[in-house]
Amino acid sequence: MIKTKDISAEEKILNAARRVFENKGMAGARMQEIANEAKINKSLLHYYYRSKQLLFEAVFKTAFNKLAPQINTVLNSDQSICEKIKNFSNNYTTFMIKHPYLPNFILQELNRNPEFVKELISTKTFPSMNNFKNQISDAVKKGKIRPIEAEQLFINILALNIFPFIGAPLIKGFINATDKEYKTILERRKTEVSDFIIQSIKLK
Amino acid sequence: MIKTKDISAEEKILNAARRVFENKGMAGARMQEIANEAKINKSLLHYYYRSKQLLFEAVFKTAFNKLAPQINTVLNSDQSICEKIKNFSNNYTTFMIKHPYLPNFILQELNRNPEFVKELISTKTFPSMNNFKNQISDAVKKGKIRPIEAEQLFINILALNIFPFIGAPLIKGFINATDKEYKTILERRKTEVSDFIIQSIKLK
DNA sequence: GTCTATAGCCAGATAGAC
DNA sequence: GTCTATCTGGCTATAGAC
Repeated sequence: MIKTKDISAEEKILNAARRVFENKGMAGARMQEIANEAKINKSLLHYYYRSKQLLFEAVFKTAFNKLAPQINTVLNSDQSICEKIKNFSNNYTTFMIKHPYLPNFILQELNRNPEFVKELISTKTFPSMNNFKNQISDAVKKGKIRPIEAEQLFINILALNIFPFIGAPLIKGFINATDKEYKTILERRKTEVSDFIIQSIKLK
Repeated sequence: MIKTKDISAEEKILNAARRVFENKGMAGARMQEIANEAKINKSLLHYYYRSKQLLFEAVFKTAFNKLAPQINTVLNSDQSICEKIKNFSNNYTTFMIKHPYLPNFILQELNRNPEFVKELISTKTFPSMNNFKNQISDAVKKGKIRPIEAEQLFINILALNIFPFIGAPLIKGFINATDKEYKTILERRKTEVSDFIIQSIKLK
């Protein structure tokens, strides 16, 4: 029998840990800061999660599992190319405006520890590129879109959607935008990104 | 009078520090590891750079000053839009294939410490968006390209060029590419990226 | 389950010989 | 300028009372 208070404590920790790890990364985060953020005693972190490493992994996997399914939809759903691009761009940007540190956190830790990807891929049923590849080459053959490699298109879709969040500080500096102005720019990207891609791949 | 050996030691440290900081970040890097990498005694790091923080800043500014001028060219040179896109994409990708950890390092640290951007901007003569904005709105008015906001186009150019390096581990996982295959994909992006952008903004 | 106190370690920084 | 030895503080983790 699990008491409600236990669940609450565990969730408080996980949420606090998420906020701190997203900001500071694994190496920069401090267990004391997570405890403060969760408003609980530091030793409870160890009681519930044993070690910083395990707490981190719990946070990381949760974060990754929010990101990956959206990408999988692009690769493996039975939507048309156009629908995929529109839906993904809209959904992803909407989601990321609410969680702007997520992409940076995930990519940061994947870069530090690239072997981690394999682990994540092996646990989940990770779809191959095959469906998407066939869909693109079919569309090219049938003259629906201009010739383009599926991999390059896939990278472009990810880049245009994800980069505005990872690169926010840099972009803000260059275009000299306030946080509020940048937010507006991001809002417009919900449709801007898919327009940009579709304009590029459609036949003239 | 500076001995050649002094210069060599300082440079050895700076290069070693760059490699370690790029991989581990400020928080994850260890002075001992930098010393090992430079094959010098740990206390010499402090002799030359006083503290980890100062050594880090030296590395960071050097890195940023390699990245920023290329972006400035997009904003402020007198090339045509098309030339800018082609040159930047080609030059940037060529450069980054040689320094693949640079973008991740810079964006990581900017996200950890966003105020740092202002400092960097104030030291350098940072061009405003004005030139680029005028160039784009002129081209739109004259019917040379389809209507698009300069800020959105600028973000798209950066995203398509920079993301493939930051997101490499993630992309490799999804498209199931080996390091060698991914390198080939990146090579093709030297021209693929500019084609993609130009196809999108040109009039039908 | 929750707290205090502390063990044990490790990293940045410095003192001081050479 | 370069080395060894060491100080100092901070961090993860645990022991143990309640």
